[in-house]
Amino acid sequence: MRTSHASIAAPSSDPEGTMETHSTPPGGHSVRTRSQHQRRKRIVQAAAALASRGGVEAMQMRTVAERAGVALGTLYRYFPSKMDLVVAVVGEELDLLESSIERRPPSAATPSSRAVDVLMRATRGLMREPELADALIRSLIMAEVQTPFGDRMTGLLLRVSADGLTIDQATEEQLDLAGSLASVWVQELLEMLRGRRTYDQIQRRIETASARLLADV
Amino acid sequence: MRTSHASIAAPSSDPEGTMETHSTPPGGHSVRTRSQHQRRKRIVQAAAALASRGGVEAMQMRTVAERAGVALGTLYRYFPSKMDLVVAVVGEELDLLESSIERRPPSAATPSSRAVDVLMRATRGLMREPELADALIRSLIMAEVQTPFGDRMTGLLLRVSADGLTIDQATEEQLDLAGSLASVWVQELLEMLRGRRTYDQIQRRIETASARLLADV
DNA sequence: ACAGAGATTAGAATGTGTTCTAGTTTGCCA
DNA sequence: TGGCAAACTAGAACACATTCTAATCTCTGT
Repeated sequence: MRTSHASIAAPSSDPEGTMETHSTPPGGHSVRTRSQHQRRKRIVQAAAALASRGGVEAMQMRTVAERAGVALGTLYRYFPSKMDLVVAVVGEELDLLESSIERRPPSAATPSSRAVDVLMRATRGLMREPELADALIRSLIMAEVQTPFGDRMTGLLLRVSADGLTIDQATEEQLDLAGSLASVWVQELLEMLRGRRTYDQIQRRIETASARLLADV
Repeated sequence: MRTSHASIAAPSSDPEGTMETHSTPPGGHSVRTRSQHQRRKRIVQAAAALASRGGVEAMQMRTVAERAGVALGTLYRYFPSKMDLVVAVVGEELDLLESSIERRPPSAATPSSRAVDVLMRATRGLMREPELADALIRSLIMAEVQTPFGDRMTGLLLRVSADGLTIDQATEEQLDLAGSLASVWVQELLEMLRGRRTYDQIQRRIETASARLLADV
């Protein structure tokens, strides 16, 4: 069977977290009991484990439910769609990157090279689990939700390149430039996962783009 | 039903058209009889028509087959997966853009603004059929194949900004820069389709990026 | 301790991409 | 003209995301 039956669709949006429905949605930003938290965590872990072996395809909802020890219905109560689950997995990855950056902030001299540092660090992190990375990035690009890889990475880039600048403080132009660099990175990563770029090529390209885009940020 | 059942998977690769299987694959680069050509065209048209109303979701393989007046099996003989069909539809769109550019080449003075011209022209073209655009771009980003929106657009940008330069003649750096600009554009387009950017924002962002990236190409 | 609300479960059902089967039609060539 | 290979067709079959159902469990307030 050469085929991929896997489906990637948009996650159930509700862009602004409005619309708190009748019942208590365990995934929502409402209070979560310890056991709910545990359950949610188990699910995400099971999902990540499956995805890192075999990508999204291996991460079948039935299988995830099974591995996490919950019923399919429960899985769907926590994550209304497969995309939502993928997004959650990505969140974890990004948390990892951010804490890595806190522990060991990029120390290069220019804004541009600090940005390169962050992006290449993220790249290496993702390369460790290529299947997972592939699944996550593809899925996220598709997602209707706030795309962590776009927005959070833009924020990170601003922070390291303009020394602590936050998204709210940045000028339009700074946002544009950091955002553009993030776009380039995402696309390059995708190309790498497709086998159409080597790590070195990515690095060169990121460096070139960063040097131009963040020259004077 | 708020859900999207639609599947977007990778198109059946065979990246270099190698592996000419036993039978004559109508999709391949082999000779095509007139009737096969007609049939293929009818299929792509039917697919595009469906996608422009309702996106990929509306473009169901059964429906496409029906509208094109072929059996489901035949559809799958021409396009081994839904992705392949989507890619074919995109090809048509890009042909359109390229011929538009031939008819009326961008006349701005600087390489950077000629590039902006091309990108914004493409943007407007895609905006005319947002559903179709959404379907196409999302799908293409996922595709394992040579991504038309990346590579062909990069080629186009080089051509207009460095006056007739082709991909083969370009230096690595030129390729990097034009490629990065194409990446930015693709991502911006996606954001627009998600409703997170206006046309004006895109234009500003493209202009900013282009000015930096293509300043001296 | 008990009632009621919400959470959970097992499993059936549905929808759509993809594959498979068996038979029919078409085009070509000896 | 007869026959064969490839193309085509209708439709069944299969896989997996998602939804639905009915029953059971768990907690919380009284």
